[in-house]
Amino acid sequence: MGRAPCCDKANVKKGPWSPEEDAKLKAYIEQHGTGGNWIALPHKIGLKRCGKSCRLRWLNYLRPNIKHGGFSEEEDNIICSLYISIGSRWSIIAAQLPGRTDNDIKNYWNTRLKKKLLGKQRKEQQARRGNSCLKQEMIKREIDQTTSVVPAVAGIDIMMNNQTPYWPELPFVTPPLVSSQQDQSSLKDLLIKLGGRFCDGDHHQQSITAACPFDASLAQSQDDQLLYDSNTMSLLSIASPTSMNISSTQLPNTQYNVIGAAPNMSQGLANFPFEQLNDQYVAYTNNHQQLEELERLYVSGSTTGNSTSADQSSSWEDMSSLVYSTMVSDYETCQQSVPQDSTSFEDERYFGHQ
DNA sequence: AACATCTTCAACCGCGATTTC
DNA sequence: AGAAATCGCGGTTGAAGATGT
Repeated sequence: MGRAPCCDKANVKKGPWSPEEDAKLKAYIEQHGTGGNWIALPHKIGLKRCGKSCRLRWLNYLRPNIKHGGFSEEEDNIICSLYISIGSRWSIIAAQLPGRTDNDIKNYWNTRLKKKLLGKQRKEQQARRGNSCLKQEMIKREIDQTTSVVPAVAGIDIMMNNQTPYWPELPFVTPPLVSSQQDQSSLKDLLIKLGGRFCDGDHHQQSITAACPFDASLAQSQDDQLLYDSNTMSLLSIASPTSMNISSTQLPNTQYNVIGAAPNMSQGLANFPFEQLNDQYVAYTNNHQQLEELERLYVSGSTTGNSTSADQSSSWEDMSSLVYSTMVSDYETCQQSVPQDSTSFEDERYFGHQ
């Protein structure tokens, strides 16, 4: 036995709403509110509609200050970043975009943003076709050829100074494991803090405090923050005196960004040297052992997550590989662009923790 | 102009969570 | 405590419009 239907399907109108129905519903709610009972509402105002349908119509269309279409680049970035970090939690994503509804964002993602992203990836792949090296090996080789400080491949995105990154410059992450109500509310609490805490993308020196955004245990402190960096389009960090603090800094020629971490990674990262530079923390290592450890942490951390649903995991695989290729691509770009005689990586201060 | 195919998005559906009785 | 009612969410559908042939 399934659950009882919420309304009498036979006597309920379906399909597009007429202007008259809209007017009735709008007028009633504006005057009386919803009364806390959507199921009873259509009967009160003489609408032959299901209560759920009324609710949806109000929330997605009639409610004041709703925006439709015309998504800005910044909104694109936010949606994209949040999707990669938290998955298809459209209501949470919508909460970060005033005037947008979860339905709108979901539609926008499914019909445009996703394609835009996949199109980027395809171009990337074509550009790299013919290259026989495995991605990881390629990174390592490049690293081996570099005598300078090695950007911590694990979770650190690299991009050239003054080069506008195409989005998403995002962490290679797995979906958050939100299995319990507590986790969910914790995640929500964190996300709520997102609003208004975006970094100013124009700042050359900007702090991105990063930790694993999905490790709820790291987010217990009241001082924890979530940040979105509109410049790098990377996001979602937790920062508190009790959490591990990692930040980004902009070195001459190259900007290193710590952009989040895979589950269980943050604690591992805490073992790696971070140097405070003004108000920034710079993560670095030129120790191959440490580098391998970072890579191992990163790879294992980002592949051991227990996906909560099969359908979600497949889309996450897509997105993860996408982000991964972006990272590789950025790294390659960086390696090609940085002059060989550049001393920026070799600056003594970046070698302090051998 | 006519038809086929693709894209968009409003609306529906089912299900888990929460609240009420 | 447990069943029923309701809410809220995310996935899916299908009509309508846009675009291609």
